[in-house]
Amino acid sequence: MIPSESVYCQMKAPAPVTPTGLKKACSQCNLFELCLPFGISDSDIVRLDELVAAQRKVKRQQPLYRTGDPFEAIYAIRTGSFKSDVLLEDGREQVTGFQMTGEILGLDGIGTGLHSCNVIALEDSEVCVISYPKLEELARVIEGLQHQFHKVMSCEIVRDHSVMMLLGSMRAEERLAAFLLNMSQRFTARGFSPTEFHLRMTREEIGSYLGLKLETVSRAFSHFQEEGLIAVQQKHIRILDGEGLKKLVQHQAGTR
Amino acid sequence: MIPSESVYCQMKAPAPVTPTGLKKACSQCNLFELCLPFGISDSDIVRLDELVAAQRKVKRQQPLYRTGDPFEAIYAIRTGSFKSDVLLEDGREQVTGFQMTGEILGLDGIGTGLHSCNVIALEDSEVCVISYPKLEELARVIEGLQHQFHKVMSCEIVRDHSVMMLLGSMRAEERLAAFLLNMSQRFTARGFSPTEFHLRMTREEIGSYLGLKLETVSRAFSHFQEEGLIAVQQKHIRILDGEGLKKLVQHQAGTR
DNA sequence: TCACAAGGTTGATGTGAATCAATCCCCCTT
DNA sequence: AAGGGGGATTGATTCACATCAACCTTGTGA
Repeated sequence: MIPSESVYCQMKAPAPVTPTGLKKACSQCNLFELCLPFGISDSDIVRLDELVAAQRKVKRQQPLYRTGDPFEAIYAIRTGSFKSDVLLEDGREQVTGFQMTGEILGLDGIGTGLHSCNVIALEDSEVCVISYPKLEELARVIEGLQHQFHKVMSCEIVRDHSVMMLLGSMRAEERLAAFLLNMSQRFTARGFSPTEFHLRMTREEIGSYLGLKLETVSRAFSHFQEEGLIAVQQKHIRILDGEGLKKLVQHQAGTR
Repeated sequence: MIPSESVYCQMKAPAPVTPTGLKKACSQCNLFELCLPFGISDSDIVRLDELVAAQRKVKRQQPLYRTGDPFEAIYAIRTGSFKSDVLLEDGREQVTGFQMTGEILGLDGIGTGLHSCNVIALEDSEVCVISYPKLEELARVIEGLQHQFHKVMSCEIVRDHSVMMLLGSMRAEERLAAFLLNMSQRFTARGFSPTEFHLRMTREEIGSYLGLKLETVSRAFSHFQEEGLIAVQQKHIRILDGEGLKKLVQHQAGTR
């Protein structure tokens, strides 16, 4: 049984993010509890600093990488957010995920040596570039890094299974409710309000992710608002009745 | 762009499986090209034999593990096949995958230490039990094992993304066509006929995997048969026009 | 300040797949 | 060989979401 909010798997307790500035090293990074270095001992963590080959800025709407690009590194999000998607030859797009600070991008490339999806910045963003050969090397010696990396990949698999459940077995409003609860949980983990946040993606992108058309997403938002579950104003969301949303996810009031 | 058949990511050339019998060790196993030891040098491969703590038989319909079970090991399928699924509290089931010989099970457990899905044998089957702590340990020393393990996890992520595409963006007959092509490809990789095979799962399980009802699956099979694309007799499938199926996946004859 | 464009909302209508329901078929057991 | 049961097929009907279309809102740049 998976609770609705577990679409992304959480490995840590919430950690408020103090916006102290732009330290470069993992050992100084306020995101480390959400990121790859989590669980690594203090004595080892300084050795991680050599892991981050560079930081890279990606402008809104620009790709971090594209399908077919050679795989060389994975990326940890420092600031901003991204979407990943897969395209079919006839132009159909499937958004496979939205990623926030501390999350790891690029894992799709390891298997074949080529990236198998596109990753696009939803806003001006910055990532840490983690050389994959270097990561493999360090994972062999640093206690915990190997394990944490495996955890990150495993969590991605579990997350993907939850999305399959969502796409394969839930109706439109259940999907959107699960999506909102998931976003809420992830904002919370980053020290933001659980009940009030700003969505970085369009209705169309949400729809693509949830296997719905943008009109359906819009209607579901409106309906939730009528029911007093949320307050929507464009991309700004306020959750008024989180429990109500949770009930919606689980059985849609006993229907079906 | 992903071709339809890449729902499972293939890391190797087809390898005919000679049914020589039940050697226990990886170094002797005829599946190794499909499995975790792939890509590991001859000198190292004998060291893998200590990896497999035990073999375990699982009877048809019996679970290999269930949601919530503590994670201790991953499993490589020696004989038989499995399905994995996720259950919602109201009883809805989503099949997240079907697994065949050489494929790895249990990766969902690493992240949280608990398994997050059920894995059920579709027929009497046998798996190699790979102790996870042992795997981590050996991955640190054996050139290639670490990398191959990462590849396996990455391929699982890529596969999951293809399923999302399927569930989120394709119509019923496209989904079934993609499913059949994928099965065909995987049977081929195991030395079986690309055009004629026996499905181990029910229409309902196929439907759950594809986000469809069993009646819809049945109708789609019948329709493919009318169109001369396949010949179906219960679980026995013969592909008559693979190209036709591929065209179906990509644009449903230009529709939409 | 205005105008435009992109994104979002809302309504009317169409349709693909779900649902409900009635057999049918095959395999398994006795 | 007969009986039973799970799985599969097929048909009639319903319904959730897609599609088509009009309009609104907000942010942006001249």
